[in-house]
Amino acid sequence: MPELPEVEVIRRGLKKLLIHRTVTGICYDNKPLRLPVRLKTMEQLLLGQKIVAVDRRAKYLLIRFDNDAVLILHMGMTGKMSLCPTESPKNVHDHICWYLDDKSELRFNDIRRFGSAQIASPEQSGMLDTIFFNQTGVEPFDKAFNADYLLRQANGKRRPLKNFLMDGKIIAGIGNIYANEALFKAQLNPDRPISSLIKTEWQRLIVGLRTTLTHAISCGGSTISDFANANGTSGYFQINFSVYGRQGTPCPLCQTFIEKKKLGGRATYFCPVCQRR
DNA sequence: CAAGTTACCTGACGGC
DNA sequence: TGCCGTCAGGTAACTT
Repeated sequence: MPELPEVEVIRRGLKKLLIHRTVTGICYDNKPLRLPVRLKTMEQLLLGQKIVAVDRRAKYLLIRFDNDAVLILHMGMTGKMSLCPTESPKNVHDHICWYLDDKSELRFNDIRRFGSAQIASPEQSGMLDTIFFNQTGVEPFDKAFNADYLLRQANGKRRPLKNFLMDGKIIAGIGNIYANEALFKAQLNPDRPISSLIKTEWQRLIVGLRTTLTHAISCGGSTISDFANANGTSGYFQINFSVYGRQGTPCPLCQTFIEKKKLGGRATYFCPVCQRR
């Protein structure tokens, strides 16, 4: 489900509801997630602790506590976070539950279990950039995300532009939907070998990507099957898709039919005219 | 070493 | 109706 815009929407929604809440209990159904869930450690570090911040890095949600511990959550493909009243019936794929002091529960639901829930100790939390996010690329809205950085990263490499854009070690938070949409916005061919892009094209890509992400966040993210934010409402950016999932329909700019092909194992949608190169 | 493929898991959908 | 293959918003460990 969630790429950067969806995680950011969830973050903003949860932040208001979670700040100042204290964890009173944790429940885990023991189904394996992508990474082992260390329930004991989580209980030792979080019980009785108050939430002081809700942040985001790449597609990770970071819930910070007043003892400096950090809960690091990833939604994988189908993960959802929701806040509901205690006693409300458990849903089929609710895996972890954090009980809060106002009789509400933060729940992690994930059909495919590609998500994860990790815990950083107070000692680790000051060094997350070096011990946890040392392989994570730059944030698209950070000033370090600029044409010189991209030129340097692409230097001498011939891989397709879209794969590069989705590489989390280079750029944080971009998945299949927004890679497709940003390339259309920047009018660049998904197949372009990255070493062939000149500085002005990288600048176009940066603007296209930031414009696309900003618009998506303001729409509350994209709801493909059942993405829901903290309030249980849906995003509506999907009605603004220019190319994603639109093969065979007219390009919004030139009316040429949008094409679909596979690139790096992922569905790739583009206008053969507007994105000729 | 760069880049492509596979595995992890559930569920929806289309074809037969 | 139901069985089978394919596909889906992600990531990392593989192989080539």
